[in-house]
Amino acid sequence: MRIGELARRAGTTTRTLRYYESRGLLPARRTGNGYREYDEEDLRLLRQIRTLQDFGFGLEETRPFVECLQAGHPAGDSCPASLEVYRAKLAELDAVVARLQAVRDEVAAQLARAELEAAAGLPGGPEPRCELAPHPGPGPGRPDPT
Amino acid sequence: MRIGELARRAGTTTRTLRYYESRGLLPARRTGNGYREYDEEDLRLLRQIRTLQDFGFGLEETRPFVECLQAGHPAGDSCPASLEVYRAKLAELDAVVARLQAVRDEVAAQLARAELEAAAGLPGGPEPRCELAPHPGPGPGRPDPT
DNA sequence: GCTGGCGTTGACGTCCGGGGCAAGGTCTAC
DNA sequence: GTAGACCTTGCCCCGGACGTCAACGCCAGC
Repeated sequence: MRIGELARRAGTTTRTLRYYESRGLLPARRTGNGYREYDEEDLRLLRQIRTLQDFGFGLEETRPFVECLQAGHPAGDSCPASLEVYRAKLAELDAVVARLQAVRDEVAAQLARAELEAAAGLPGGPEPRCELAPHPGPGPGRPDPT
Repeated sequence: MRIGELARRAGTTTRTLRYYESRGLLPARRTGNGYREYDEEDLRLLRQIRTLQDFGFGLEETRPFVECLQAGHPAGDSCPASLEVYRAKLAELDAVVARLQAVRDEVAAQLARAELEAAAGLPGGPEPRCELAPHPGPGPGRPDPT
C-alpha cells in the first residue's frame, strides 16, 4: 500500500510518516516511480509507535519496540530493551506525578490563603501580607531537556 | 539600577529581562543614554514572575499577578484575576496528574505482563501474545496546544 | 488532453523561554 | 587615552513533533 492508505489506516498523516522515515524509524521500500510502498507489517510497526506515542512516550523511546518487532518477535515489548524503556518511563512518570502533586498542593494552599485574605480584606481592616513563597523548591521547573 | 544588577539580584539573566520587556511583562524606564532603569518595585515584580515560573506557570499566566502588583495591591494574588489563574492552574494540575497516574498504572501493568511473558517464554513454551492496548483513551497525548 | 487526486522533496512556521553572538555605544578607573 | 565592564539592538539557534505551503511528477477517468 502507499503512504496515504497507510496514514488513513493508522489514523495519522502522510507528513508524520515521512517524518518517521526521516528519523529512520519507519523506513519504506520504493516502487519504480519513487512512491513509498508499505505492507501489513509496517502497519503493525506504525500502530506500535502510535500506541506508545499516545501514552506519552517520545519518538526515540518507541525505537526499541519497533526494532523488536522488526526482529521478528511476537510483540514490541518482547525484548529487554523495551522493558527497560517501560521501567524508565515508569520512574519518570512517578517523579513527574510527585512533583506536580507537590506543586498542586502548594497552589491549593496559596489559593485558600488568598481567598481568605480577600474575604477578610474587604470587610475588615487590611493588614495581611504574604505571597507564594519564593521557595526555590522542586517546582516543575518547566520540562527540562532530560 | 540597571539591567545587569537586576538580573543578578533576581537570579536571572539580562536576556530574560529583555525578553520579558519584549512581551510587555516588565517594562523599563530609560535613562538619557538609553539604558534600562529599574527600581526596587521592579525587583518585586520580577520576583513574582520568577516564583510563579518556578511553580510551572506560563509567562502569560503571571501577567495578572504582575498587573495586580503594579496596581498597588499588597500582593500579586490580591486580585480576582490572579485567583482565577490559581483556580485554573489547580484544575489543570489535577487533570494532568490524573492522566499521568492512569498512564503510569497502565505502563506498570504492561511491564508486569511483559516480564511474566519473558520469564514464561524462556523456559516453557512460547504462546503468550499481547501488547500495550491500542486503547485510544486519555493518554497524555503530548501537550496539546490548548 | 485535461482535470483531480495522489505522490515527491524541500523549506519554513509553530510553541515556549530564552541562549549566544556580533557590532557598536557608554561609562568608570587608571 | 585607553582598557574593561557594562549597555544597546538585532539576528539566528535550541528541541519535539509535526503543520503548511510550494512546485513539481505520476496516473486514472472522461
